[in-house]
Amino acid sequence: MLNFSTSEENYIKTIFHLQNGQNTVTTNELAERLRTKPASVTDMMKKLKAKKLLHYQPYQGFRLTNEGKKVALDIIRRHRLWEFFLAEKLKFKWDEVHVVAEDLEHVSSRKLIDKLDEYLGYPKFDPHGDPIPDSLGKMENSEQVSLVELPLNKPAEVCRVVNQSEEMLELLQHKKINIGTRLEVKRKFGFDHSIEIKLRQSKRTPSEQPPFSISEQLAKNIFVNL
Amino acid sequence: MLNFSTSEENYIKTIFHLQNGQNTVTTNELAERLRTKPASVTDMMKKLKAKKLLHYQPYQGFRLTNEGKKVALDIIRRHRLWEFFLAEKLKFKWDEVHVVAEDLEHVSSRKLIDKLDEYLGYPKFDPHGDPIPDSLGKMENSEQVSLVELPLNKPAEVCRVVNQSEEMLELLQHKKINIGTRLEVKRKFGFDHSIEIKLRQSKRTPSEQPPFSISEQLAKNIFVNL
DNA sequence: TTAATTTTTTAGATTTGTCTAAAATTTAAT
DNA sequence: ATTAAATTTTAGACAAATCTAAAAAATTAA
Repeated sequence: MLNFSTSEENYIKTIFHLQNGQNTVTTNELAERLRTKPASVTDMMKKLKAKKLLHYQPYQGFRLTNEGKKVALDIIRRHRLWEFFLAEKLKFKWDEVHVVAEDLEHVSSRKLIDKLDEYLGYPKFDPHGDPIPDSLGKMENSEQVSLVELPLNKPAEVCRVVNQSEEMLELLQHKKINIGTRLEVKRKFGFDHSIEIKLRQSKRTPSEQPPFSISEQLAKNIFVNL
Repeated sequence: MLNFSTSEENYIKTIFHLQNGQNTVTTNELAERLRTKPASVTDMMKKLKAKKLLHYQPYQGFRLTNEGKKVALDIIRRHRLWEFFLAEKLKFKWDEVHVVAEDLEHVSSRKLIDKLDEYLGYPKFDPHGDPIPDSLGKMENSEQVSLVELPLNKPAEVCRVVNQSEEMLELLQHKKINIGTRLEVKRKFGFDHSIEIKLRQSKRTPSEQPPFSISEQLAKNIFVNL
């Protein structure tokens, strides 16, 4: 993984948090969160796009690429491990750890962080209760829910399918659903135990597709990240 | 204490090390050590002079002010505490700690460093055997030696006088020697147990003074920092 | 003590990250 | 469907830290 400036890292991390399930992040949102100006955000978005860390078309908002998400998770891992260290070992109060970790997270020695993780006993949650990504970017329940539990109109990304029945495979194939496909639930029908789903546009499916319904049985076995 | 950029801190720290007893540091020396260009050094020296961290007149070399030394000691404290932490707690090998500490030292939360110090049990030396300054900038024997042990022609700074006899007071007064006076030993005479000393020029004594001799008896009680 | 050499400084350019003000585009409202 | 309002981008400027090339000062040597 390449090396990024403190400023780039702050942008990446913040986009990751704002993105949280949502489709895209807007210029103003990001500017406000980073206490900077929209023009500065646009500049940085061009740079991060050039580095292939995010998808960005002028006026269309932005979204991290998979590579961008990996980088974000690595920064968040560093941040939360330091928070844990500060609270657990240095006896900082839990509300004091964040600001200090904001600085420490930018020290990006891989070996340092992995050894720190080991020293701390591979903690799973930071002092705020947020999950700490492991060295592969995986973390305890990254808000993984099945499609039937997903709130209406909340955009999410398919991350796991726990049933490999023929019916399921046919559905996935026919509707072009893969790991990473973004979608949302539009309606839930009680009378026939089905839910209505709408895929969100992507590079592969640039045209808007009509919503369709699937059975609760199948939906139960499809998991998404918020 | 004010806050300095990573770059400023690296300059300050490096000047402190190069200065080590010596009178002044030159532009080329500093440029070489920092792997930068002389022109960049000159630029930074102007900035640090404006911040009153060093004495500097064009073409005359530079020397940290007392304030500059305080800042340097604080950076060195941070560096060596992190080195100790990395070796002692994270089990880094002693030759791996330096590069990582180079980054960590610039995280300048006072509270972080004092709590880290406490957590580590107030260590006195880092893994390389270098002394760690305490929160007031004091450190274990910062190469304090008496004048009789000082190598010839090695510039040093008077830091302690352990004998308050009338003879001593008269000497100090007459020759205008104070804590902080810079001097070097030019010759040692065995036949009458005396040593020849030369004061170095300073703002207070801008003109070159001739060397003079003092007895080993007195010299034993005058301590200097290298 | 001049001349040659080395060291240091100045002048002007570059990169990164930021800003303001104005222009372009999208969204909302009548 | 226009117009008005909000959002986003562009253009141009600035500060920090760096560089190269040239000028100035100090040092060394003939």
